[in-house]
Amino acid sequence: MNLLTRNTDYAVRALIYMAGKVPARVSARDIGRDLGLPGPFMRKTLQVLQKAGYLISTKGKSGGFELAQDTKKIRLVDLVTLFQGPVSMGDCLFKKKICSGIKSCPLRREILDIEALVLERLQGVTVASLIKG
Amino acid sequence: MNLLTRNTDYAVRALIYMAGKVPARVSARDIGRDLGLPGPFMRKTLQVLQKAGYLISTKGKSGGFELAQDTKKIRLVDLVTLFQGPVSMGDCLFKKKICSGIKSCPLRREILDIEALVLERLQGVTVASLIKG
DNA sequence: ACAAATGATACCATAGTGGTATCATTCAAT
DNA sequence: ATTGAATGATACCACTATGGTATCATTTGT
Ligand code: FES
Ligand code: FES
Repeated sequence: MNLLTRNTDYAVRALIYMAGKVPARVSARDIGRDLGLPGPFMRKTLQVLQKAGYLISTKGKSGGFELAQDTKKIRLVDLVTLFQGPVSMGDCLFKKKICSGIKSCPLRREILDIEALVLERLQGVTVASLIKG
Repeated sequence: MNLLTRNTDYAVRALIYMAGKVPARVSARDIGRDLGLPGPFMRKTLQVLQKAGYLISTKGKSGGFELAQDTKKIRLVDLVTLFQGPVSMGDCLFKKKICSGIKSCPLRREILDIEALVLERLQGVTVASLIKG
């Protein structure tokens, strides 16, 4: 059972890395090297972050990525959503209609409760709070 | 993101079904039919429950499965563990050593906190409580 | 011109999940 | 004794998600 995929984890680590970097602009290759992660995959991940507005990218020689937002505004829950889709712990149970015949099932309610707990927790975490912690 | 797999869900539903059944002994085929689930897969699931001691099985004609324990003693967390392995939300992060170089990482702590929350919640749920709820 | 970087895809390998099929064994009913 | 219905134990298959690589085009500083 995974709360975070590697994608999300790499993104968080890259963002933390970039937050403490001067000058701000870094290449995917460099981040990969410094964090010990596969460069090409790092790059794909950063491109997703760029499209989502978290990073600014610059092409060409001496190009790279830099933070586009205050790390206080980047919430963990949004990163999870970006890379893994909406946080819903009953995907296979409800969306795929396993329980279609059973209305107001107690197990369903139990799972939705837990989901709410997790969500609440994730919403309180930002990249900035991770750095500080 | 899935908290429960179908395996686990099927198991819970079968156990709830069996709790209200007289006579107690039921065949996998019958459970599958009544719950609208694939019979062979149901059977495989029940065999796991049997091996784990939750069910008693009887071979031969007019054989089948019946509950071996009080439903109050069957905890959801144990079923999840049985079918999906230990509840640990950082599987890919820690077991697979993504973060080997980073000690006392704040993200790790955050995830472990959430895991503890979920675990606590799951431990309070039994098959009996699901029926009552 | 050239090298270094991103943009955008396409591709591949692996593992997990959901599900079926088979064969052996047991046991009740006839 | 024979037969049918059930489990025990595996082996097998299909599908999907994930992690990761490769390619080609485009941009840009030197
Ligand atoms: S029966 Fe599966 S969640 Fe309700
Ligand atoms: S850097 Fe990934 S959990 Fe710590």
